[in-house]
Amino acid sequence: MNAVPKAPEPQLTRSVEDYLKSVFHLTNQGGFATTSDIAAMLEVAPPSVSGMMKRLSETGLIEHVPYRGVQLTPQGRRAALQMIRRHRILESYLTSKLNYDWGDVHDEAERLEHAVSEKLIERMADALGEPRYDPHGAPIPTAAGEIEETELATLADTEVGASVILREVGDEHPDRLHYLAEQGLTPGVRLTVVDRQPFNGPTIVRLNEGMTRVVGQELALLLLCRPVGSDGE
Amino acid sequence: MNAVPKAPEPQLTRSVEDYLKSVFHLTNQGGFATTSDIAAMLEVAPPSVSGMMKRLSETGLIEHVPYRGVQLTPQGRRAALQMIRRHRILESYLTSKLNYDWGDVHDEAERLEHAVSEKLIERMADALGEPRYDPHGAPIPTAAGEIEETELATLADTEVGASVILREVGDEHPDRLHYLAEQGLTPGVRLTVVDRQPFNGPTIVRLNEGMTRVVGQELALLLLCRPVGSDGE
DNA sequence: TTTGATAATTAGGCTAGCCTAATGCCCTGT
DNA sequence: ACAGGGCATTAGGCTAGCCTAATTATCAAA
Repeated sequence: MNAVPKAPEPQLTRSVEDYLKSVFHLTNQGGFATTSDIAAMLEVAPPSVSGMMKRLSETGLIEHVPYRGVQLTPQGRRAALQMIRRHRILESYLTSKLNYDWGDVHDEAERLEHAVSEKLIERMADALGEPRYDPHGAPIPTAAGEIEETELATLADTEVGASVILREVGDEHPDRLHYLAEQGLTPGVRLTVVDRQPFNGPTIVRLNEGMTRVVGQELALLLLCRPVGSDGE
Repeated sequence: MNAVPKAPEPQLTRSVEDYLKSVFHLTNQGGFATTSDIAAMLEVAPPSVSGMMKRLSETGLIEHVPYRGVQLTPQGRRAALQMIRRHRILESYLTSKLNYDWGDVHDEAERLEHAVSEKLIERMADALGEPRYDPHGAPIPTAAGEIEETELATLADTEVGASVILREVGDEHPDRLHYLAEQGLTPGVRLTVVDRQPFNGPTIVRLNEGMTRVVGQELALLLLCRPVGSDGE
């Protein structure tokens, strides 16, 4: 008689949401997320991960291959992308509307993403004009659960002489982000690689405006770039 | 050598925050909050309350008189007022800036209040111009932890013939709030009590604009009013 | 003053998540 | 082919919060 009211969608705990996000990020390049990588990312002990993986595969959110690792099921992926959308919309909203610094949004979003309703996220997205990238340049999944996948190279992998656009900063540590902003290294900026020191030494780049920056290996690995001319948005 | 770094202020759990808020609301008229009132308000079983009261008095947030009830210590009161400030600022922000209906803000704020930082609340308060009342007319505690205490009478207690200003709606149920808004019964409106039916019957009021409303006892108890002329803000 | 209703507490158990210690699996290097 | 190292898992324990059932305190009414 009655239409079946969709799937119940079981209402996840904060902890489960965090595990799913971790698995998503760790499997983004394909393959399995390992117990110890998840443990490191969430700062818990490995047995906690084993235990949670067991529960999550029982509820069908992940596929667990013992001693190999885990992958998200379609359902788990949907949940993870929803959390990532929440996180990135929140970051965008905080920077645009409440004057947050891009280094400070991550922690706030990390707590809020577990508490906001779908409705609130969509209101925020709407108020922002449905942004496609967060303040760090990361793509925001759509409400339907699609996410743009682009191949980006790190600045550390960019060859000397190449010109690139800095598209995304793959880091969330306030200190590093503050430093990068001071240096003018924010998404959208155009960079030309002038030189690189040997033995994983720093990369020397020239910005748009002609200024020069010396970027150490550690930071250069966080700066994700696209060659100039391979079309931007 | 080093200055003592203030009190550690122990970082409360969600649950503790909820208990403190309940105790605050239940002791607002003075006196003790009883175990069963707290249990009813939080929808938990009484023994859960007894257990929590024990923990809270050990951490110095409440004063527990066995078989009598509890009261907040100054520290507990501070924490409770902080939560209430968060809640009411959130409600205000959601209605003003994100187009939320006043009936829908409560549930959203109830979840967010446990996740927001002090900083975010102050940014929101600032963006709103430091509002003094939330969308239901309830006073917002200051960041310093002061709250306005005003004597308000319910509409049900207002005598026939009196003119009053509706100051606050003491309810958070979406349905009732939606209904009241439809009827034009929102904070700030001026009402004249035209008549009241006997035996706790409805109160008949005339609004500003001359329209008449019949308000049942249950709702009339939620409408908190101040006599006209006893100065408003 | 005793009694009984009502409310509060204690006793005892459960789950989710975390931990450490002990054990088990897998794979690489000899 | 197998020995070890390293990672994963199991075993067992802890805490916060919740529950129900059993017990105890309080207070008002007979």
